Amino acid sequence: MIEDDDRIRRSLVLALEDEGYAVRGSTTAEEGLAAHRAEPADAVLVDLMLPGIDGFECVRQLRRDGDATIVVVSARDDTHDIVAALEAGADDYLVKPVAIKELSARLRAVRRRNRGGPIATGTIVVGDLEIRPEAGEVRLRGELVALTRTEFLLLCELGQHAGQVLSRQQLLSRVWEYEFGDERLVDVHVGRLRQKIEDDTTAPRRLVTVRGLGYKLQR
Amino acid sequence: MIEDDDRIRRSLVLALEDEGYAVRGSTTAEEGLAAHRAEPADAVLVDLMLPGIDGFECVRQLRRDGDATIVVVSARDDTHDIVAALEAGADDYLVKPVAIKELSARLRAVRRRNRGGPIATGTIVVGDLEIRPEAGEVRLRGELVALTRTEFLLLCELGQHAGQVLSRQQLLSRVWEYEFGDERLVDVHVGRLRQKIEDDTTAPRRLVTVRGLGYKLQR
DNA sequence: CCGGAGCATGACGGTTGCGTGACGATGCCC
DNA sequence: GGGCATCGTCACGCAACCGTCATGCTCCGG
Repeated sequence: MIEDDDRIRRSLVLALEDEGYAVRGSTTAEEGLAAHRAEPADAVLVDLMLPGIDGFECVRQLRRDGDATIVVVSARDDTHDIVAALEAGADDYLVKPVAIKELSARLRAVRRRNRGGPIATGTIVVGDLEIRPEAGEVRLRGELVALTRTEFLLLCELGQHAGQVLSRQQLLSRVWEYEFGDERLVDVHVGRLRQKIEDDTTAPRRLVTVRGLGYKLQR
Repeated sequence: MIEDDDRIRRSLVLALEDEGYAVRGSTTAEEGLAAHRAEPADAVLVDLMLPGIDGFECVRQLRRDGDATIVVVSARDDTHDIVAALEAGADDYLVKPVAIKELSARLRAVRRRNRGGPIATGTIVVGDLEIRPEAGEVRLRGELVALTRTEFLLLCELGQHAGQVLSRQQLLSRVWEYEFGDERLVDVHVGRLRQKIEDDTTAPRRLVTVRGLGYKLQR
């Protein structure tokens, strides 16, 4: 929980702990982001009005770096703020004062959607593959693998959803930000990626193709 | 959208259409559920106070039958109602009067989580069968079963409605998106599926045919 | 016991989906 | 400006898959 008002933060932390959550508190976005990076939380509660980096920017960074659930808790009830926060990547938005039961229920609702989903981490470990999105490096059995930018982004996207099938469409839109385009493009880059991270290209163990559906990175 | 007040419903439908959504309106839960069953929507907006089946029950049924996004839009702002609706399976809850921009932003936020197709979330367990739509894999007694795309989609559809009979017509329209076609096609694929998930093809235990009605996946 | 409707199954051609190697365009560094 | 790395497009070939058909079986009512 990132909230600069001591009284509010303490009471919310206590109340959430009563509800069965394990909570860490931070007073600034910088502090909260660092804490989250060090040990990623399942969900992050963010106040909008913060000293330094403000809530919107904080949400944006959280969304860019991981897949944690993001819930904004703010005193501002202006539609414009709500829309902006959701657009920035927040999963839900509550107006203070919040009923703890509602907060808890909304957290559960939003995380239910997310179940089976990706675990937010600074470094994604999939078998003997380590992906460090921050550092921009990938290690296979501890050894650095030289990837191109596109290959790297592709692998990150697959890694963030390890175990899930991603369609070419999804990959195109998330890695290339093409809303439509030639799906064969994905094939080609998957092929190139395989040459670097698979031992036997003809029998992929890590980057598997699911015929008719797409590709997935094996957990 | 299920909303009994004509004025509110019409204005919301128009506003959402302006935002780029395709919307169908119903005035009762029964009507809305039937419409959704006939042609499932990506998301369902539900009012709480409805004649006949009320909003809570409606949410519960929607959640049980499918994976559509469910957003409750109600005049009631009581924490108890909000918690109850979310617990029943709603993904979000807005208090009337709603700002259309906020509704639209919340819809997008909630659907962002699981964009990318007709594949439902979660893992369906039916006896010793595990179906993981997201991972595109099926396990029988823990062991992976190699299915083709069509077999997989078919099994997902049956799994989502485990225990209930689905007619060939329904399967054709949901799996193949054929509104009419040769019903024998379903038979063939059911047969192929059986060869992979049944121990004794001549005496199916899991994928049962209900003579004259269709097929069902035994719970 | 018989006939018909409903269902199962095996075989077969056409199609689709995927992997790969080659090629030109582009941008970057020296 | 030349050399290099990377990117996107294309065409080709193989294998898997799909849908159709024909045949034969099973269940049920008369």
